[in-house]
Amino acid sequence: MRITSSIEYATRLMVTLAAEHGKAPLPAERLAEIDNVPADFVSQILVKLRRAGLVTSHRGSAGGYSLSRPPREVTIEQVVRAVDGSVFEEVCERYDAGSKDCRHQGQCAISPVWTKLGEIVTRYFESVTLAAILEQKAGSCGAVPAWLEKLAPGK
Amino acid sequence: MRITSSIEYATRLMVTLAAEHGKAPLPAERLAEIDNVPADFVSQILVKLRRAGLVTSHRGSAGGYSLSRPPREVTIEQVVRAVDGSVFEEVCERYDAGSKDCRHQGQCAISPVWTKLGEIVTRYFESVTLAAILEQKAGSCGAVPAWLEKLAPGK
DNA sequence: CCATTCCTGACCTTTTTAGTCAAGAATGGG
DNA sequence: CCCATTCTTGACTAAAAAGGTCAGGAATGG
Repeated sequence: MRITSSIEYATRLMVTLAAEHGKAPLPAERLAEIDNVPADFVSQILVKLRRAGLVTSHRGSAGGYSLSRPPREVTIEQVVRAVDGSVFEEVCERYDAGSKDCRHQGQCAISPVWTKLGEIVTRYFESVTLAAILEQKAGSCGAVPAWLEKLAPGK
Repeated sequence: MRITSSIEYATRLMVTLAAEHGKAPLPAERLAEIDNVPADFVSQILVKLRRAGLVTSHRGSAGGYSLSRPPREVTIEQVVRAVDGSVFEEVCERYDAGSKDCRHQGQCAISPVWTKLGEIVTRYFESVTLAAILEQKAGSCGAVPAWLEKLAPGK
């Protein structure tokens, strides 16, 4: 399982924009420099973020991108969904869509495992805001959350 | 984020073998039929599971594969690791290995998010055994675990 | 001794990822 | 009103990963 470059880059961009929230908009090219992401790729990603309503663009000189909402109202879940379309795929659709011998219908034992994993990942992403990431030195992001500690290790 | 076919298929195979645990070994071709997985692909996956010590092979007629250990001692984490090498990639290595302008060194704000996500996924997989999947109708697998309920929704 | 079954590694095709590029359209400072 | 700046759109491409196939060989046990 992996984090794609789109997700990694989009998160960098959003964190940078969050740090600049309230100030002048940042041009895409400037963002590319700051976050060390290929310039043309940055534009592609920003388009997706804009279409998802997460950033606002301003054309002309002194234009650029800025956050549409304050950092504490933007979650990683929103960012991931904006660039990848969804947080976690529907496994059943992928492997057995419409087929009679679907292993995920009715008595299927495995399907709930993937479904629950998707919930867990989604909920975690929903719990992390850009503001929390910016404040991580205070421990609001880097620390393992209490609910995670409660999960008994397997075996 | 997605579950690869190797993971999905390997899990099917392991669950099927778990149901047959204690009985005669199942040939790869038979497993392919039961689980609706391409026969040649099944062999590839079984090799990985065997090298990881999760299944045992027996050659000759009446040979086949069987679980090396009882279903309650095998977790999804072990299965995923066997076929994919790891449960969750190291994001930092992927995008900034060794570079000076790594965004994940020192003051990096994002790295802990991916690290924690990896922990969450790994711990969940460790908490699900083949035995639990087989008993899912009794609710031991399909139900959302208590610790997940405690996570406050984002926003 | 031979049918059965596993073993190994190379090979191939398709899809996804990760970018690149070019032409155009809006904006606003001067 | 002009023009440099900046975003917008969509097509294009190269590389990697996923997903699957194949052939030849080596054990095993009936």
